[in-house]
Amino acid sequence: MGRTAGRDPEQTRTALLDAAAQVVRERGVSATLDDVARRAGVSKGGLLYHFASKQELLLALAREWLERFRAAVEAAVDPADTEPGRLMRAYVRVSVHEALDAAATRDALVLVAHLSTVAAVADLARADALRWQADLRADGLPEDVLSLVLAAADGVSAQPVWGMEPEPQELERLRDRLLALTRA
Amino acid sequence: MGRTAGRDPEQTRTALLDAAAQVVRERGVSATLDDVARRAGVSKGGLLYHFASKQELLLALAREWLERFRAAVEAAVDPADTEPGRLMRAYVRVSVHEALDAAATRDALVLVAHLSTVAAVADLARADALRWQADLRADGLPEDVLSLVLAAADGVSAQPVWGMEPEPQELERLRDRLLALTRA
DNA sequence: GTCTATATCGCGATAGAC
DNA sequence: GTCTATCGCGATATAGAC
Repeated sequence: MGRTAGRDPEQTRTALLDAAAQVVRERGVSATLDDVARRAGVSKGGLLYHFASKQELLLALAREWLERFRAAVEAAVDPADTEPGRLMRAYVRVSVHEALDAAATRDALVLVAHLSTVAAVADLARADALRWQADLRADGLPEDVLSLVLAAADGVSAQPVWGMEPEPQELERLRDRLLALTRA
Repeated sequence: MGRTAGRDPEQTRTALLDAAAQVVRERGVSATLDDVARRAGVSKGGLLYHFASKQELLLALAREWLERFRAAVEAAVDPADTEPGRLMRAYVRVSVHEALDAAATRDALVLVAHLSTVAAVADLARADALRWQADLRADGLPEDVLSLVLAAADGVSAQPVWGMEPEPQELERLRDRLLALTRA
């Protein structure tokens, strides 16, 4: 395979984004490019080859997580489920699943909250939120069920941001209750 | 009044905290001491007389807002209401009220989210969240109602963090529905 | 494609005048 | 109690070798 000794560019980019996710979660967006680069096993100069500026790095990171969440929800839609609210149910399942998972994904929203500090990222997040609102509205649920269930799902994702971490069992009960509400 | 020409120290402190709240909401915690000072009509040196470091300023700011929210909820408890869930109902009312208010208070949580970027503030917020959990648990609601209503109330407060801003009418309907749930 | 310099700048914090 | 001046650090970003 030619003479490329190290990682290919794709791998490096991914490694940098993963490292950035970790570091930003720990230290916020004031985390240093040097920290990110080192954790990815790359030099600062190397990082700046792949992402021309810090803002570009943070934007790419935000995009990645927003897309990841959307993909997870789309994958969680039950193909056998043809009732109104099928997208909302997938949204609930993913939100609670992520809130449950003690590993990296649980902190997705902590990351987005940190990233939203950056104006350009906040714009991106707002556009994404609008798209969710439109998609969920097209999902066929009555308005008041939609806003209740959506608020609760978002609340579950958001609570860890300010340090509140509900018990797993509690979360599972809440999820089931939310799913039931979409079918009432 | 002696010879003190300008504001008294209390006023200056308050002006600085107000300025800091604005600036941090706009620019995140990477906002500059100089910005904060200028907006309060004080020099950077003046600021640092009142708050020995940037961290102290941010901590004071976080404390102020957490206390303000708690005081608002306590004030919103209906004295005539002696049923279980009276604290939760006040919490819901204040959360939705703040989400409705287009003025400064609406952004309280955006501010806290930004501030939570700072480790010392995150600790403070976590302690506060634990206290809320304890207080609300003592409020007499069934566990599953509590977690549903709390998640929804928190979701309403949190949604603006990532740019989602529901319609006022929608919020009022949601509030009424949440209040009803605590009485079912 | 990645690394090692290095330029440059802006910030937090201090010292001391007023 | 507040201001001015300044120090010193650490950060982003660039230039150019390898």
